Amino acid sequence: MGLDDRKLAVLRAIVEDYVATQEPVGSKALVERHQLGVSPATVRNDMAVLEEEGYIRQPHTSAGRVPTDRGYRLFVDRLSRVKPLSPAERRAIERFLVGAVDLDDVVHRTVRLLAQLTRQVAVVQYPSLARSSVRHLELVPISTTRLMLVMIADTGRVEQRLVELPAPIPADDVMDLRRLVNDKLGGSRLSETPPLVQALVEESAPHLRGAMTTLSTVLLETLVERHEERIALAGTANLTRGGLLDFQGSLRPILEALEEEVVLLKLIGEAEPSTTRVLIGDENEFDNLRAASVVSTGYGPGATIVGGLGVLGPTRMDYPGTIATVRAVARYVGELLAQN
Amino acid sequence: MGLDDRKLAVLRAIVEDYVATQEPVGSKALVERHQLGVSPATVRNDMAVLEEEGYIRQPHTSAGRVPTDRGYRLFVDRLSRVKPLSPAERRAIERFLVGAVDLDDVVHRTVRLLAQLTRQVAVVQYPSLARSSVRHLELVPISTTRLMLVMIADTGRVEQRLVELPAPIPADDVMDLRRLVNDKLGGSRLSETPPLVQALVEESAPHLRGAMTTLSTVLLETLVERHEERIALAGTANLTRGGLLDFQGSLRPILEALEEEVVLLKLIGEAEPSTTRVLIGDENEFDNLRAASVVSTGYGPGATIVGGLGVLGPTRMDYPGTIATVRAVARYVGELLAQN
DNA sequence: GACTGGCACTCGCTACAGTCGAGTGCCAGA
DNA sequence: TCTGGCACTCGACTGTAGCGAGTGCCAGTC
Repeated sequence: MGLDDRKLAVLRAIVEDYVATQEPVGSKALVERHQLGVSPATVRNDMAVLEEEGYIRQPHTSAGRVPTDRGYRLFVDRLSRVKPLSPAERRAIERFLVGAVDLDDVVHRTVRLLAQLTRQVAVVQYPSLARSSVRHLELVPISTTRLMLVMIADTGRVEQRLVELPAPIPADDVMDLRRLVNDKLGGSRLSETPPLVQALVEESAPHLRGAMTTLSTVLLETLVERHEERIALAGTANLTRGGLLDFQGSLRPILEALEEEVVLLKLIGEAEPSTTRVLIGDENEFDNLRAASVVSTGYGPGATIVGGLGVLGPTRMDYPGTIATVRAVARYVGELLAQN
Repeated sequence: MGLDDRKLAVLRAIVEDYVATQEPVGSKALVERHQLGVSPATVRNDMAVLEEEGYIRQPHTSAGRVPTDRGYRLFVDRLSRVKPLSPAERRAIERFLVGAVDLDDVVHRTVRLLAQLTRQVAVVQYPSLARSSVRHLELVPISTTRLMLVMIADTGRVEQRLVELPAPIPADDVMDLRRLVNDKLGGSRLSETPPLVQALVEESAPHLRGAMTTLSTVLLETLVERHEERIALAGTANLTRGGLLDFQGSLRPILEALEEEVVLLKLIGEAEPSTTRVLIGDENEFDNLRAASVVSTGYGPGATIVGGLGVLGPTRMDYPGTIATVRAVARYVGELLAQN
């Protein structure tokens, strides 16, 4: 039952060769390319065991072996060491990220960088509002019954919503409202605002009550409760790399999944501190993505995490390299955010 | 040389059949499916002429005919009538667009709607800042040397930039700055602001001069000059419709083009009033898109145009239907914007 | 002069048979 | 426990043949 060291070495060799060549690998080629110190026949025996255990499989009887999802999993967990980045990559990251003026800018540069370095589809979640604090709330009168609510978060995110007031409101009252919401909510985490917003309505002066009520509704509904996550995507053209071999011939399901914000958030938005999450093939809960793997991690200034980022590619991907890149980029982005 | 009515009818029939079946159409099938009133042999003669003139071609000697880009062009220009929308489509549009709370919301709903109705890739440009007026400029202090500049345009767009000041600035001065920029720039079109911004610096009091200078730089550089266009995309999964027949087997170039904001802007951002632009195949200036067609138009409240929208699909597309849908959606969006 | 029916021809598609070779599983022997 | 040898499997490739959709051309008809 147990896999001895040599069997593991064989598995590692199979994964590495298959990732490199994209072709089923046979016993003879294996001993030629790796110093396993044994003959093809021995390797064949090991392969038979590995296949029985579900780590590799044969596409057809007279072909070489291909890793299964389970095989990749074992490889990632026990057989691979994270590749250090090349100096060139390191430089690319730095060059790409300095000069970003803006949160939008940072996110866009990051996602393109990730796509370029990993040659896969990159996904970056904007800093989550739920994990941000309110830095400032601004109310700009659009008309007598309309306000533009602009929220600036400490992560640099800026969100705006139109507020339709139940009745016209004088300019002085707008100023009062602005002062009130800033006094009460400024500095607090968005996830903790609901009771504060509630209190805000109850404590506000009668003539402000109506406006404050709708304002609070907008605040709660649109900013806090849901839908407030944003996501940037890049590198979809990389899906066509490797011809039609990856993704079992159809990009359809993948492209569909990438259009669903909810799916993407699930993939990269559930990061835990200092972990890199790797989802391989059918470990994925979305059927559309059973032919793909996702490498993701969280990022944020210092030790806190404000969002997730990652890449999606074929199960046949260079895990060590990808993991290293994703981590490095996340770290750089975190440093960048910390400077603000 | 001239094409008589029957030859045009033959071309129309070929286009319609090919769009519907995606298979080269032969003379016999043609007379069976359309009431042309002549025999296959006659149709063949007409086809020979059409081929000589470059409107159709044979994929291989013993196959039926397929329209060329030039053939589609003739079809669109002279042979097709814009299909009226079905009531169901009309309803879908209305249902989709009511309830949008936000410019972001409007744009996102629109792009998804377009993708869904046309079953193609949809592109929507946010209202162009160059065609917007300043409604309000807000300056929010982030630290003593940093301001967040928030600009709200009359089209509903909200843009923000971080302004790094050369020296710390007291709160009172921020208020002065805010008043100054709003007085000077409020209501003016963004394309006309540069001289105003210039004047602003020259006229400002000495103690504000430094801050105003950097502020004006940011204003000019990032908001007016360039890069300020935003774009939303949806329906890329539709590219896989029709198997690998469309786009000559490779989605690669298309996906690459769709990642380039500049390209997309060129495609849909140069709308002229009340025109629907159709670019067919190699009429497109981007090599990557020679296998695709683009249908686009401008939209805006009333008669003015503030942005463009459109769809991209295979040259083999239902032009009449697509044109009708694009126009209808643009009109609805315009009405929606006019309400604000 | 325009249209039509007929006919020979082209050529991609499919099916089928045969060959090749990479790769396997198994077994006897070291 | 490993190794060399051997028979076997089966996909990939090649060549051949038949089919049929579709064409171009031509002589005949209205």
